Amino acid sequence: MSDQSKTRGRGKSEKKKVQILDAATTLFITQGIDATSMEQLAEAAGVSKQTLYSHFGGKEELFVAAIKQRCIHYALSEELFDDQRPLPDVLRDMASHLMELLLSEDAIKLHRLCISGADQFPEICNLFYDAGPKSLLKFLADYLQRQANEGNLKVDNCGFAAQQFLFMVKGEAHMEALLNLQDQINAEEMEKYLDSCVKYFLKAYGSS
Amino acid sequence: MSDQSKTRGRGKSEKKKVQILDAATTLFITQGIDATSMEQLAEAAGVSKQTLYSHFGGKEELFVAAIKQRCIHYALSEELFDDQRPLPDVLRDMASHLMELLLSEDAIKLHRLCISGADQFPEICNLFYDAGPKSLLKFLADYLQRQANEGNLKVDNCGFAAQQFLFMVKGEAHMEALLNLQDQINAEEMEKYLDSCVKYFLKAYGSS
DNA sequence: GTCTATATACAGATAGAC
DNA sequence: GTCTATCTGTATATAGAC
Repeated sequence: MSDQSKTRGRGKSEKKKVQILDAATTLFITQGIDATSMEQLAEAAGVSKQTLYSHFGGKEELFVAAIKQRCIHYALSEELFDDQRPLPDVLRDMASHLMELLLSEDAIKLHRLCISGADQFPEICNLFYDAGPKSLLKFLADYLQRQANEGNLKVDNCGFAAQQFLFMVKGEAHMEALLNLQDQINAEEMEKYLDSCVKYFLKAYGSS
Repeated sequence: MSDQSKTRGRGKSEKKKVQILDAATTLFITQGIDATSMEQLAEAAGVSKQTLYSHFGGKEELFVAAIKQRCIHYALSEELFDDQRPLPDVLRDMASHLMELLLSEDAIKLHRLCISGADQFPEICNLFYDAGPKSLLKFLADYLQRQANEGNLKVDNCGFAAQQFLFMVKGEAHMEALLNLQDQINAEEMEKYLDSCVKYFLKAYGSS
């Protein structure tokens, strides 16, 4: 009987915890931490306020837990860096995929949230960076090194080159989205810009 | 008598307004909007809460007015783009000056604040962008065009090239600062990175 | 115009029943 | 473990005296 109640209890408890985290992730991402009240969170998760405190201790802990969970899914696949494909195609596709990810509503909100809380919640920023930019930079640097070994590129510092390419690609479009500017680059213009980035990156680092 | 009292009144009133704006700018920049209370603002400005409301109507209006004032001073001088100096020197100096500005405590806080309030206060973001990035992009694009006309560069799209150079330069260092990351690039490494940016930009767009 | 004192609302967090 | 009901602090905003 003790076992049963324990098992049932744990199961229920875990389920509520998931509900809370899901609701918290959604609300925090869309509204930010200050504009989201514990009452609203409780309602959205279908539990009482007290249950929130039982599981997470307080608002800040819940916030951190929710954003941490969200950060983990913020990444680009390593499979984009296929050594069998032509170098320009790989770079160009990667650029497109990166921009699609970065400009998505969710990614922008998450990015804004991390930057907003940089002073108060530095651990979130480190997690965000490790999951996203850092791993992508590593993938690209390794890929460029392999291409250099094959004689397709002339790179003295792959870390620098990866950085230069990625931040060049992000460019104005990402900044405009983060700042929610009125005039933002349209899709057609961006495609041209990405073409240009690949072209001149290869001109700078090409072996020929 | 009516004139005198009016004049005296206006003078005092204007002075208080300046005090309020100064205090508001400082507090909002360092603490953000939610963590700064009207009471704290009144105390810092040396006036009563009611005076805040008389002059600005409410907290949000005061916030917008304060940040607007601050944004105006956020810019890089056009004088950096001296046509008489060698192109590589100009680019390299500009990169250094830009990074010094961007990584300053004040600029980082302002940048974070604008991004945080992108949804709620879009006008601030537009002002920030116009005063800072937009004008710099224009200066650089114009400069590159002049250099191309002189035969020092081969550029098909100066806007793209300016964008590529500036965002390449900002690179990881700026992101790390915005995110308040634990491990940040040191000064020495950054100088090397900026050297690399200039070198490969010229290799990509050079006329020779 | 400016201040002191106050109204009103709502936040985060807790107590106690089941 | 979970809920309902409540405590306590503090925020924005206002009323009224000078």
